Amino acid sequence: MDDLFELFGNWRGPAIGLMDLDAFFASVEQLDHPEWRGKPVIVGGSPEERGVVSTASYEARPYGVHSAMPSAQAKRLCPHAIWTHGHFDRYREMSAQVMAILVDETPYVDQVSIDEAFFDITPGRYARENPIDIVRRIARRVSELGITCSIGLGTSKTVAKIASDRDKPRGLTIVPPGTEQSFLEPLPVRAMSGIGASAEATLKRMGIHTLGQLAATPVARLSAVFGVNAQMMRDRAAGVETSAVTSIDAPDDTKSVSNERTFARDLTERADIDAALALLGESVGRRLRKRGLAGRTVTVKVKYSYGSGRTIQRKLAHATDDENLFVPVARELMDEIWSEGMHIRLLGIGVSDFAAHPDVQTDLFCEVDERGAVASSKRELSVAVDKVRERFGNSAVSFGRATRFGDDLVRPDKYLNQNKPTD
DNA sequence: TCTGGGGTCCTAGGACCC
DNA sequence: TCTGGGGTCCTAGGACCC
Repeated sequence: MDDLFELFGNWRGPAIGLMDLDAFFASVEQLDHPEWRGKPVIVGGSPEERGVVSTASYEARPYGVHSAMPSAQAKRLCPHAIWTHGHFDRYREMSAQVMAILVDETPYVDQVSIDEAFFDITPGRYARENPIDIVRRIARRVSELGITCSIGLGTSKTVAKIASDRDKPRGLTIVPPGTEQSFLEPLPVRAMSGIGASAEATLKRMGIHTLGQLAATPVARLSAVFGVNAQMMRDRAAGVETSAVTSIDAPDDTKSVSNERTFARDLTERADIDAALALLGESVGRRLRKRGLAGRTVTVKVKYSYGSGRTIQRKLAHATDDENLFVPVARELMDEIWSEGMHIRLLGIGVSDFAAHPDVQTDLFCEVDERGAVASSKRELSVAVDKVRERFGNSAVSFGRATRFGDDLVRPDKYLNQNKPTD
């Protein structure tokens, strides 16, 4: 690693990292239960209740146990494992501590899940320090919390993400600038996020097996597989993507809140179904209110015992966060997809299509000199920032939250992030 | 003793309006 | 009398992620 430092002490181009916490849920359990350390621990649903494995500790993995595996199967493979349903508030708390470390190193942190985040440590964008020094320090600071992480570092999100997977746990994989292509070329297409089983099968039929082949395929051919994202997917495979890491301080851009449950025994009685809808709805309502969200669309999801499923949704006249209003709608929707004699394995209820109070809206705001742009989502904001930069050059860009009262935009007193000019 | 529980995004068809 | 097409909204379904 010291050789790397010598060689790449002068990092060229973007420096994007992806930090992934190792066996996160299981590691937190082992931290909180010292007697579980060194033993196979499985966080997930119980084998008797159609559960699946959420996370298996590294001690359980040699038995073949892994995430998303049916718990019954995991139980067969590793009968002596310690099981727990998990403590999600605790995981969220630990996650927040980890994210705070990242934000302390750079404001450009894009949390993608409870245990993963991209961060941009391009020299000069925020700090000027060598990126390799920074990722080493991040790994050390995370380990001081009692859990560990793996980090990938490269010049794009795609490269960083794949690199982070190379060496786990406690890995640090660096793909130096200029070596992206040789790193990506031989990898199977499935290695890139966004390509799942379905796209993989289609690509295989087209004779495309590796990222190198994907990068060499005309966009027009790829459109059949990726639709509007064909160009972007090709760029990612070629290691030339330009997708930026935005700030962790972007407002909550949650699009939906839902709750679903698979029942240990199928529901067959309408009264049980209505009771389940009420319970699921109550939790959705509580979470909506906690986050200050109100939605206009109610969705009901079912899976029948014979495997197939349906979703049905309805738009309301007004946004609501009150289960007393949206659960009755869910019951009406149930009437359309359930009739006497049907066995229901899974039931879900969701609220989406959020609307703010019409007169008070919190928006993202970005500004270059005196000229600003407003956006209602992170995605929109990054487009807006790019447009502003295109017009005015890469001068001082700041962004944060602004609140709109009717037509008046009230800008924040203090911007959350400052990107000072680097030239 | 097969397959959870959160989410995001895209597509496609029909209704409706101009 | 016959025949548009574009745009937007709504809905259902599916791929994909961790």
